[in-house]
Amino acid sequence: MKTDVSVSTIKRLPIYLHYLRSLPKEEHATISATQIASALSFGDVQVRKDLASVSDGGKPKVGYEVKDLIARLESYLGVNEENNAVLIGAGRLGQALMHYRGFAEFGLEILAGFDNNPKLFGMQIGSKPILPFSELEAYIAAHGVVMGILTVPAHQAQTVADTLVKLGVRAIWNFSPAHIVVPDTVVVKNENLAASLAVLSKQLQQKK
Amino acid sequence: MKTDVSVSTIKRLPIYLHYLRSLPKEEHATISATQIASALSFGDVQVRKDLASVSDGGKPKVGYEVKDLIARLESYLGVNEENNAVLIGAGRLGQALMHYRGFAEFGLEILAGFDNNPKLFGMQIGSKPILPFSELEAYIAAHGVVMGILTVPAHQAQTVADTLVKLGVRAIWNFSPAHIVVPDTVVVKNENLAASLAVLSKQLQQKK
DNA sequence: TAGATTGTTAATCGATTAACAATC
DNA sequence: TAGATTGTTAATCGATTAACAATC
Repeated sequence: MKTDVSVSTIKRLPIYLHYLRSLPKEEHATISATQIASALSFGDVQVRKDLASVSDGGKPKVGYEVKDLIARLESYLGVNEENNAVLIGAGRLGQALMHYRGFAEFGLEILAGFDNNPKLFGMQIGSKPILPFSELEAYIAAHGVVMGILTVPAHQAQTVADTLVKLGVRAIWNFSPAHIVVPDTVVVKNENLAASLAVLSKQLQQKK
Repeated sequence: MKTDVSVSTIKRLPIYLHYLRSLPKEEHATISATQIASALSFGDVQVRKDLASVSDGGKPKVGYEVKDLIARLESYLGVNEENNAVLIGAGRLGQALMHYRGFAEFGLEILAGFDNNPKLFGMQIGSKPILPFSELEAYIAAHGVVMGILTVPAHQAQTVADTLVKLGVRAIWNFSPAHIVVPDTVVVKNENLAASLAVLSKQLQQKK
């Protein structure tokens, strides 16, 4: 169990967790780093090093106890502490994210969506309401919201981010293709789909 | 103009391109690496190094010619050669991606969506049809499709990927939370939203 | 005991940053 | 000429991989 874990490692931890959870419970009580590595196309040394950051260690010749490993990953990643989020911009991508069930697996709960299109008000997306932007402030205060998900057009991104920060949100997950600036106290993750795509196209081009 | 460009650099190139395109055309014909860096919160040396991989160079005291830089980035990233794609799994996320206009900016054209839910057949999503899975093979052959976008449930991901590879698709953009294995000749990019989220939650946790 | 597997230390690889010379 | 800016070389930083000792 280490304290300083690199971002690269943290990125892989949820992948291990997801994989371990997907294993049939009956099969085996333990698993080796080599088995995990080959299932995920990682190197086995890397898996061992990564797991060392959350686990007390495996046993030579046996490997790691699956149940224990899952518990430690869950605890390290904090997936059992609910992260309440709101989503701003309930267009198509926003609605798709509100519907997506995979987030609960990692403790994210999108409580509501906000928009300024009156046609959307009152709609329920996967049992979550879409509310007018004017109610955002009261809602955040009332529900202990710590994260904002931005699915607004690029030109609105900075303004909305500023508002979220002012209202006390501590993390912003930005799906708009705009760079946003926030204070140091707030964490931002940019999910630039168009940029990811460009990387894929380039690699495709190079393979030809 | 270099030949060996690192993946880290390639990831940033579309960001430069997007930013340069967003500049008002009247303003300035040139821009310095320092200006770009501060707008995107990058280091100025990094910007200069990145731009050196695509450009012939800027001029001391002046900077880079915006129009020229855009043209070189476009050409390097190959955004003007259309990449024809199909999307498999026209559920909510799939439909959201079919609607998204930002991809065209980087040369991706999603021609059609495929699904095995008859209720969706014949639907038009942003003027693109949803077709039955059974027509996939003929469609790919007829339209020169080089890329497949996977928005199917995790348990179907590998099977669908195998099919796409067999039908000659060269690149797969995988949005399902499953690890897929493909031959070396095919490029895969995994877009694991749940995993990205876990990183953000962890960083949030650490800031507290 | 032999063999599989873990975990650590050292070596390698790659990317970022710092320092500085070149140039308009 | 002075100053801003580029671009390159060297130094630093960080992550991955290789080698190997420890252990069940």
